[in-house]
Amino acid sequence: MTKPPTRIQQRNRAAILSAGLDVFSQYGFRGATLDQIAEAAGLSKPNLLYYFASKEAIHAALLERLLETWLDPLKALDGAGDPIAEIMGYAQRKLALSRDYPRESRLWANEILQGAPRIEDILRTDLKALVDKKAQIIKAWADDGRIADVDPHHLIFSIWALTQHYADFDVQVRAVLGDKAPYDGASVFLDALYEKLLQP
Amino acid sequence: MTKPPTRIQQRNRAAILSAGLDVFSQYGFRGATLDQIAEAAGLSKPNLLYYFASKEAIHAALLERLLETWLDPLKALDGAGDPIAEIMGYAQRKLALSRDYPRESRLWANEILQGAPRIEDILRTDLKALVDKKAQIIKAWADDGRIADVDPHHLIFSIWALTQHYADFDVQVRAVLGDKAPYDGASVFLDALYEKLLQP
DNA sequence: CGTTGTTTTGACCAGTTGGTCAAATGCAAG
DNA sequence: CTTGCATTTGACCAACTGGTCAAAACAACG
Repeated sequence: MTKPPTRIQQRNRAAILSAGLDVFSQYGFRGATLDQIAEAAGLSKPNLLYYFASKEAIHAALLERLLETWLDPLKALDGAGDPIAEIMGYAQRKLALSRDYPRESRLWANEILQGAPRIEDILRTDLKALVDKKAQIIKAWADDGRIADVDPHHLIFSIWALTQHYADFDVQVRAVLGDKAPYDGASVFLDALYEKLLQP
Repeated sequence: MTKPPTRIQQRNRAAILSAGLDVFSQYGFRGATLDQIAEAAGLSKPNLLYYFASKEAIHAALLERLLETWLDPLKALDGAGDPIAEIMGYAQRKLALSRDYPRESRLWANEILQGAPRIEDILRTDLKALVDKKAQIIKAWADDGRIADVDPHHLIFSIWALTQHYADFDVQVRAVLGDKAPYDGASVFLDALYEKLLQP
């Protein structure tokens, strides 16, 4: 039987994961170094490796944690709800995720950019299955004339693209916007966009 | 006066830039190695460095070339044209760029993800100025009631996000779509989206 | 052909990388 | 306060990193 983690273990594992998230999300797996992560976590490198077996292990732990939270908002899209409100709600939830968890968004982006070597299987199976299921719901809404007839897959892609852009391209968005805060305007824009797009 | 490049120089410099684009666009600056680039270019590492002074120099040459072509489509947005056609045309041009130059799109994405250390100045000056100028045109159209009243900056962001998504997240898009080709559906979807969004 | 400039290469280097290990330190329960 | 386990560390390693250099191979032109 596995022993319960001590307080020190909890604290240090959490510090490592947070530091790893910082570094991996900015530099990608290859570009990140254990020394960077160790420094960010306030630990020595051998001490890092006391808590995680390898660089891979830290990265894997982060990806696993990410997968859970990342797909949840889509899972919550409810076929029994009001179509337009459901889709707009999903977009807003995803936007909030970008605002509140930008590092996670960038970790995902980096992983996909590098060809998703570690999660391609999951994309092809779990993610595809989930998206296909929700796409069917959306298609049914369109067939019933409750929303406009748009390609459900590309509709979902559009929500991902539009919301993650604000996290992944944060520095560009802020450079262009100057002082203005991005997320309020983005939220308003998204609402208007999907309202008009989906009106039957 | 500088001598004209020999045929060998042209060929090898081109091979190096193409190889560098492959590697940098996938792994980012830090994650890319000269050995990788040399191998992809079919040259030895010292031979690489005969043509480019350093890793930085290859990357800088790529970024410079990218900046030109990357901002062109937006520059072509014409205040004298038909508003909705102009904006839809820009979106389509940008989508074609994603389709035809996905490596360039990913190079850009990687650079921004890593905090844009090498181009932040340009974002703050050139890019911001260009976007502000075009945003004014769009705002004028909205003020004249020729298009719906949407935030011009977020409208431009939406075009960037929606089009670049297909290049940057290519592997995810294809994993979810299965066999279906992404770009035809994307093109139709974009047209419908901006048509409906912008209708006054 | 020989000479001159261009291109390519093998050997090398110092710094960094992910990772190991034995020994030292800290700590909590009896 | 001691015993046993959890934690931390310094020293170390082999592989890889970006980069250098002198010498070799090649190309071109008279």
